[in-house]
Amino acid sequence: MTTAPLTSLQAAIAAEAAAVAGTTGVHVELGPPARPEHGDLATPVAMTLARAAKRNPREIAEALAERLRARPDTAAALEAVEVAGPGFLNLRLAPAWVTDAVRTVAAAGPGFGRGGVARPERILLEFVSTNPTGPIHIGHARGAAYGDSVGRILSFVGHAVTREYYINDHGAQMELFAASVAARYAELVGAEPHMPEGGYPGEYVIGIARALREELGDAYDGRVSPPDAGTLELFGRRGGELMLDVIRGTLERFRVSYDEFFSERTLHQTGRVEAGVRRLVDSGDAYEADGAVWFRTTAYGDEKDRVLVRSGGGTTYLAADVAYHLDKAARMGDRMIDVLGADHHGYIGRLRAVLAAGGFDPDTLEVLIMQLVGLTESGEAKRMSKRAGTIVLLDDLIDDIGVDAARFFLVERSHDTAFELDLDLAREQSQENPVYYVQYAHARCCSILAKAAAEGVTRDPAAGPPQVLDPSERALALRLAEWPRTVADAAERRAPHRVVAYLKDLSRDLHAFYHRCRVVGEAREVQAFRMELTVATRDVVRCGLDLVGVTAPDRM
RNA sequence: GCGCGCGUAGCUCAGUGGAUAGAGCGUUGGCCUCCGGAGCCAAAGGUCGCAGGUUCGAAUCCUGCCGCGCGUGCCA
Repeated sequence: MTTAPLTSLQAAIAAEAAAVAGTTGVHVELGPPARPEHGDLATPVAMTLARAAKRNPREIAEALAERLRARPDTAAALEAVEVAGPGFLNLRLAPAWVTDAVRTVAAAGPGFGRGGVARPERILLEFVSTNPTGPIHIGHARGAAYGDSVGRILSFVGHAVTREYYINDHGAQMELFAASVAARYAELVGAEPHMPEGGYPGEYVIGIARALREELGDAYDGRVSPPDAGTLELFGRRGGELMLDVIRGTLERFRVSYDEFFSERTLHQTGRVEAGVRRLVDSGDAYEADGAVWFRTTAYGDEKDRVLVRSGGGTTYLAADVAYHLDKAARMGDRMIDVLGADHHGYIGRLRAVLAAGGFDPDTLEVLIMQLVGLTESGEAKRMSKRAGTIVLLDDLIDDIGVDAARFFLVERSHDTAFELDLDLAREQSQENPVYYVQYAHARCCSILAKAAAEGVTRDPAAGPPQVLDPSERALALRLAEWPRTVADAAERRAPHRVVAYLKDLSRDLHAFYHRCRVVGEAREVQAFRMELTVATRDVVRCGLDLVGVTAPDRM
């Protein structure tokens, strides 16, 4: 990892601030001031220190300013250091510092900001994990775009991430699915269909039935009306596999990748669900009552105990999740992250109880809850029902607006905010979509560099810094310097929308720079600096877009 | 009832203790002899749900209330 330009400046200020206050380990907030006329950077560190030091913040700020002016490296980096307001320190960067910073960014290329995390972790990231009873729809799509982006960002800053999909290929929903496939199969072979109550009416079930018929030939034609147990078992298992293939195809198309697909069915088959329940019973964390086996989750802060084995004999979803999460805990490394839909948030306490009962630190489980995506069409909320087959599929959304726009849209807002996606707007706006704004910034950089190449202009590392900088150059350079902190912040908060917001800001800075400054054909120092600025911007935009799974075309 | 999340510009949303709260879309008015106008510049638009509290400083933290969403299954 390249040392980020702002990091060393920040460290120098922290050292001097500590000296002034007579303490150690001072954290320095260093960022753009609220108003541009206050300079390039500002820090409230003097005010932060004032309380503990019991001194006037302005007095501390003045002393700190003195030291920064006297210290050689900060004196060279800073053109002006001023105390303002209640004790802010406003900094103005010297052109040479700005030039060096941009050179550093450009030299690092698309890897600028990589590996910035202080303590790398091994993280098991689970997301989407829908049961294979139907295709991926808009509700899953947000979790897919979000989870994949978080994975990319965590990896980028230096964590070792394993991405996992938990296949819910067992249970009542799968049985309904198997029966639904059998009913469609019966239709295909001209037999009486037995569609179960609450079965899956979607068209795709016909496709699964057709594929099965092709695999099986006519061997099952007489066993589907009504289906026998063996038929249902096969149709559920094989139908689920075929459905999962469809899901994987959609995810791949959506540029979402996994390291592992973990089947719930195998947990049951290998007896690990039973073993998990037994383990809880043995440790006293589960007990029998009313003919059922209960998990004593109240011992871990839940409001009531939860059933693991029904009085009728079957295990619950939670029982499988006990086995699954104990398995994950054993192999996760340092941490596991579950990305779950909003309708599962009541589940968090139970999952933490699983870990605690298993002897693991429940804080190693992090549950990220996706709020819902609502759809509006023609100004009205679109009613969607999986069972009625009126759901909007991810494949359809991609056909409408493309992968780039869909992914950009879905991670543009914080994951804990419910938002409405207006389908009409999403369709009509495909030309006005913010994704084009950012992609255009990248294409524009490429265009400038193509022009430079055509004119025989190359990068010029030996050129000195320009005498003066245009405000748009300063703004763009500073924005680039902030990238490592932005991406580190996005990783820490699991917040890809911060990357998106940054890219929009960066693009705005680039476009403004473009309109005020020419690159090719300027005086040597100016042209050299602007070439670096253009290269650095191109690479950071490309990198940021890649972190949210969006392409960066050279031409549009 | 209880638990979690959310109330910020007309709309969609950023902003988890710092200065006069921001962006996009929409509205209004300017800018193409140019490395791409899928762009730029400017204007208008706010009791940050309400009321207290914590402190040098609160959209941000605490308490209460109001409103919206989700959850509160021997469903998954």
